[in-house]
Amino acid sequence: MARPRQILLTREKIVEAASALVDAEGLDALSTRRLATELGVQGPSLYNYFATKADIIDAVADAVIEQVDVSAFGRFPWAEALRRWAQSYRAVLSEHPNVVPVLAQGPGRRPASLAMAEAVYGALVDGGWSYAQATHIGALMRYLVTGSSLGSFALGFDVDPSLYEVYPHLRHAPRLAEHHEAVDEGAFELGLDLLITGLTARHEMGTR
Amino acid sequence: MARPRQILLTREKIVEAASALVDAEGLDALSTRRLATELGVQGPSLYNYFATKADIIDAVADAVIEQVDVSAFGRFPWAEALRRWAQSYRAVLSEHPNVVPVLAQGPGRRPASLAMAEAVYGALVDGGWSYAQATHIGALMRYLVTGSSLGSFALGFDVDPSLYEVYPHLRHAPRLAEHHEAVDEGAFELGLDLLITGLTARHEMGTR
DNA sequence: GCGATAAAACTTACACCGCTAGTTTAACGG
DNA sequence: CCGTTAAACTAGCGGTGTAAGTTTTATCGC
Repeated sequence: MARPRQILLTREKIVEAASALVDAEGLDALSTRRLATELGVQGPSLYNYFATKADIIDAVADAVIEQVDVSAFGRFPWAEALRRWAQSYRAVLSEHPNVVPVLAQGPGRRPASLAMAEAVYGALVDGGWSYAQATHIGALMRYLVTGSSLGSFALGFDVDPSLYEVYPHLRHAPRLAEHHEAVDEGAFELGLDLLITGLTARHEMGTR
Repeated sequence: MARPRQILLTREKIVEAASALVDAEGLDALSTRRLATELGVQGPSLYNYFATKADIIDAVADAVIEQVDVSAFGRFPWAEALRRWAQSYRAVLSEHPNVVPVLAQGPGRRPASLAMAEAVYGALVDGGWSYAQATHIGALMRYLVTGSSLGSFALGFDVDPSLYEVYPHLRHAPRLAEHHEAVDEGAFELGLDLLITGLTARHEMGTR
């Protein structure tokens, strides 16, 4: 086969298949050959649509960010909007935990990331924060959301029971996988509450 | 050569060389062959000391955590100790940004991580927090420290200037690399302040 | 309608990867 | 002194990302 009558690939199809593969089997399962097979194609054909594998992963990550709901920034005061945005942000990331490591690292140069940043900074500046402060607040939210979505706590805290003798407090650490997810969620809720409460207080005090 | 008169490798030497390599050239530069070359040895020889490459990386990560100063937990009230610990934690991670992705993901099953967790949970519980709350607070601190140490903001926010027309607020985002580091540091300081202030208030209110 | 051009798949191949297996040789314990 | 253990080796497997060149089809200007 060469130059089939019906085109087999599009960027969209590739991103879709890559997302499904990463969601189902993790980032490590995403190889160009494997992805191509999934699409009924040979490995190098992907390079007609993406320059590198990293570009494919970037596109997958951007597709995730696209799902985050930023509409609250138009409809609510900055604090409430921030809360709703963060909650949507985390909800989306939690549905694609295998993509979170990518989002936690690369700076978002892609369209969806830029659009999200624009919405956040815009709303905060409109709300009376300086650009510098808006940047800090946005970064903080990213730490909180990505950190609690990495699922690193959920990856298990299975410890050799003999260690409880030398580390007595760890005996009380949550052990079941379900509990670990609850830890990440609880920490996120606590952090979100503390941050927004604190920011609101500072905002009112005019210590800005 | 086979079974040299003088032993060439130890676990310590391997971890040391691996750390140096990762610090200098990043995680991707760490291959078993490359690391072995650096040690004047052939690739597979490493497997006499570590079962897998992942184990080597784990050891590198643990060596980083080992440097975090947890001594404040014995010497200060929980809030002040938490602040000092977080600052040391971040200072150490910032010196080894290429290792942070590893620390952000895997749960710390290794000795130094366990010891650190034990110190944190112990101090918080002694300070009057429940185990559940201590877990949340510890997780929160981890999000803050790892997030702000990833250097993802510092990786550059170089944006096509034409995009400033469609994303006007981004024009004001910091652009120089030095500024990006300052963003991460500023966000960390702000977050730490907000979290500890908020936690102290809750602690005093007895809403625990 | 036809020839040139561009495009979308292909095959082949390179350099590198983590890791296994089996081999050599030096050091150590009885 | 001899057998065992251990620390290096070499060879090689199956996999990776991707570059290069090939084939075939569709598209467009004349």
